[in-house]
Amino acid sequence: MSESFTINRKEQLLEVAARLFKQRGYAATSMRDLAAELGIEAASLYHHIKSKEEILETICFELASKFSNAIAEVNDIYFNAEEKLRMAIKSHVQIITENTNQSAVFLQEWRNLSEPKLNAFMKLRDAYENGIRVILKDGMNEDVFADVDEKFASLTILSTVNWINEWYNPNGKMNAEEIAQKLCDFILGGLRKKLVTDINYKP
Amino acid sequence: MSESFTINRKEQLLEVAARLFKQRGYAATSMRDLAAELGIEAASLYHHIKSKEEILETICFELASKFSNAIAEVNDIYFNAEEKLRMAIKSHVQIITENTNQSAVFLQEWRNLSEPKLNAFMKLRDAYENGIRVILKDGMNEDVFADVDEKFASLTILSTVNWINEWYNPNGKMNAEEIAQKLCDFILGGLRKKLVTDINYKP
DNA sequence: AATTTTGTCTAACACATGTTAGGCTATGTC
DNA sequence: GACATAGCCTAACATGTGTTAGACAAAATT
Repeated sequence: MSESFTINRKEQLLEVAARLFKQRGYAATSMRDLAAELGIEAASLYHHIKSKEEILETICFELASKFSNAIAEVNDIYFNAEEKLRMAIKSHVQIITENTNQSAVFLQEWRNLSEPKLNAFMKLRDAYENGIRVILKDGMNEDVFADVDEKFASLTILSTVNWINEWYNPNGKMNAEEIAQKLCDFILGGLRKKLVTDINYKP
Repeated sequence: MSESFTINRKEQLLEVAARLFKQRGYAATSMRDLAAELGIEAASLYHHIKSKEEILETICFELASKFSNAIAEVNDIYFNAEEKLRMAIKSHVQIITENTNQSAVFLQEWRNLSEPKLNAFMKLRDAYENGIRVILKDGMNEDVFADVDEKFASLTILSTVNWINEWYNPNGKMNAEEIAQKLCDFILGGLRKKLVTDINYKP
């Protein structure tokens, strides 16, 4: 194929599959639906992929590795806990907004994986959550974060950053950067009105 | 039947269905799966229900009305915005923790509804979200809540309270009250360590 | 020019799907 | 005792499911 500007057909297949899986759900999307969307017959799909579940696996694990890389990078580059958290959130939001369909599959359809992939996937998720948890721990040691239950806090943070996938509109007025900014402010500052004497207030 | 202590079979059916829909997803749960779990044949289900989708509808709309009632009650009883928000969150957490299976269906499987029920459902969801939004608006007018984008904030709050369904364990150590308490603190206070000079600090 | 690769097709299989029709039996009601 | 109702059954149907086998044509490679 050498260098070609035509998108690899398999990638196109995965792209369309992610869109359909998001719209209709994995189980409710048939191979014939997918094929029709690509303008081919269902049997032709099997030239590119081994099985329906392989599609789901590919989508889920590709996104999982993006998340893994992102948090590893953040932990490498930054030292300050608040900065780490801000950048982790920013990366997270960026990945979601840049891969809306895949994200929906990653967040909701992974349950349809079967063993042993299911287990492997859950381990990756847990590892990621643990990455966030470590940042929180550091922040508490550094005395920049309030004393909270780390597990509870990490799950709550992840919930807010993941939920954007439910309402985010690529054509809306907020871009990834703005969303991340607002989310960080909310997570760090909370909703209640405060005097400007936060311990870390920077003018 | 007069008064009977045996659970209505239809209710039992709905209960089991909710559990299976949560575990395997609506589309991936067959009527034969459901029947087997009840110890009967698939055809026998149709003595109690009209169709598979009717089961989904019943579960979704029953929970929707619980949420609606809860927020209406909160708006009736309380006047202070912060108190309203706290109580709304508390009710919300209570409904989720008391109906874990139904909640999962309500939050994730509603997409499988078809028109016109789908539209009706989404309107109920929007109305609920709007209820939260009004509380936020009031709070900002009362100057107890920081000046935030209401839509953004309401969605973020809902995300955190809904996400508990992903990890909440009825046999875990935290009960609904404690979870609600922690969530409120997080949402109102945020993660960053603060001096005790919050404008509304109460010793 | 010969050959491999890539991408598609038709046809089909084995099985799962939601649902209907009609019959049987135990229980409760008049 | 007659009758209705509730709750289940077997049998079946029409359609949809993921997937395989094997053929054909265009494009790329040798």
